[in-house]
Amino acid sequence: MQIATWNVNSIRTRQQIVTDWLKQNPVDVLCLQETKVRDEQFPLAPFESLGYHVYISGQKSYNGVAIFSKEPVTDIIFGFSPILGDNLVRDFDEQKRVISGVIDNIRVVNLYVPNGSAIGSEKYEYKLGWLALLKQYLQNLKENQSTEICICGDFNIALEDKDIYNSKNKAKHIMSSPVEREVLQDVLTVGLQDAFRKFTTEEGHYSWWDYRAAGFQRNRGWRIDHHYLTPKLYEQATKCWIDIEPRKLEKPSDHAPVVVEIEQ
Amino acid sequence: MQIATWNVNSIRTRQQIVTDWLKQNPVDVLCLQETKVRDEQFPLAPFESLGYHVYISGQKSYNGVAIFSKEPVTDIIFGFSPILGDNLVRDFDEQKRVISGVIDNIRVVNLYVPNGSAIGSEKYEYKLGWLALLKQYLQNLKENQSTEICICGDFNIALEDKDIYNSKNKAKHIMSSPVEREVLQDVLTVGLQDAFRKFTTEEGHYSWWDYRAAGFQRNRGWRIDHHYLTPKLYEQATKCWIDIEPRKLEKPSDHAPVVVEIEQ
DNA sequence: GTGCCCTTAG
DNA sequence: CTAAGGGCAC
Repeated sequence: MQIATWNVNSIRTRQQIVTDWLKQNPVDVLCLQETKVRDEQFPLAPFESLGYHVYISGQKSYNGVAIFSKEPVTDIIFGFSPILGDNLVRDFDEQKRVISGVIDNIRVVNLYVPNGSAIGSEKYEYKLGWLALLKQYLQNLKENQSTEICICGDFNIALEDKDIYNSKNKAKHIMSSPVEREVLQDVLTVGLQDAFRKFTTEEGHYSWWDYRAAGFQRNRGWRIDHHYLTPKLYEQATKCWIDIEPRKLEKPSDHAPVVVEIEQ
Repeated sequence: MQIATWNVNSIRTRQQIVTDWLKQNPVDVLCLQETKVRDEQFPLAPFESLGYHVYISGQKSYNGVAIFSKEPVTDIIFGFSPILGDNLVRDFDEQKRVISGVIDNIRVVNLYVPNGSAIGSEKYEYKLGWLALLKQYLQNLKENQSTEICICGDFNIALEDKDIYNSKNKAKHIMSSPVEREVLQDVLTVGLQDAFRKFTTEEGHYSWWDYRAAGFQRNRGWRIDHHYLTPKLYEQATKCWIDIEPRKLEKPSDHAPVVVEIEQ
């Protein structure tokens, strides 16, 4: 089973690139982030035509997540509040950043972690608060569900210096500050491991390159799109790779898709 | 000699369509309207590469006119004020709607007549005032210059009912109201005749179709892009036609080019 | 419907 | 640099 994650930066603008990629890479599950479209306007047909069931949680302009799956997905959960309770997280769920469901006895959790803008900003505090909620959400899932868990998506955090093209000033940069890394590491203590690092330990593998300053041409990238797996799945993982080909096309997303293969 | 007029509705967006058309239709002169770009940002190179001298008078977002010519153009005049005097028309020249120059002893006057929005509106009054100035401008040119004159461009007026797909309610519609027609007819009394109507008298020939309500597919068009010629040129005109092919392409302008051929 | 500006966001 | 939305114009 192959599960891919891809921040597409607008599914409407990227429709052709995504369908082309799925024809070449018929993954079982594709988790999308930054779909940037209201549910009524989501282009379902091109993906359903390829044999996918489509599950969406969108909003206009910003954020938005979706799951495409060859098999029907069961027990879909939209946002944090069905697990953590309306009162606590209603405000957080206004931004559509979380969708999850069960496929083949794996709970796939698709995440678009807040970017955080700049260290110390209001958006940064939102990011840290959001990650704290994520930990609670995952703990609850682990305690109350019998499935293995695969969380994936755009984490907007590079955990190690080798995940960044140039680690100068990393401590002051959003996505690589010590506090962000600690908070994400703390989330992972619920029992999750980085699938990519099971197979590849060297530096220089990236999933995101800034549109600005010709980031891709100069390979100034970051590895911020991840799959984290519970122990049994981690054992079963046979491959994990970043496909930079779609990043080379005309009008690409700034992110590349990342795929994990699991042999059950 | 062939002189074309084309409202391109943004030269940056239409660059490919215009260069493709010029390769197929290497007219001597192309008069453009609604270039919608500041002079510093005008894409000169693609047109100069095709052998054209380029003369521009643009502004951001709205209006903007240009002349492309195989031969160098002499005695370029920007706007009304060089002819009518700064005091009278400085305000009118803030909108870039007029550029003219002499090619092969013909003064070509390229016009983007104000649309007028709705009858009775402030923009409508501006349109009528602008046309009154145009008459003075043309009278002055006729009195003080020895060349023949070809005025062309987007007039935003259909002079006759047969120039409109459906003349119902024409009297209440901008671009076909009696007052607009009278004012344009009055401009033409300086001594100008409609080149297109020298050759084609029947109804159903249009140069503009609204993007809205599938105007082109239903052929709900208007003939509002014209060439008007002084008597000698009118005699020398051998052809005048509207080329609707570019209107059929992807992402077209809402206007088609119109070409007049003059045998000197 | 289409295009451009400006703003917000990344 | 890229994308979206709201506003304006046509």
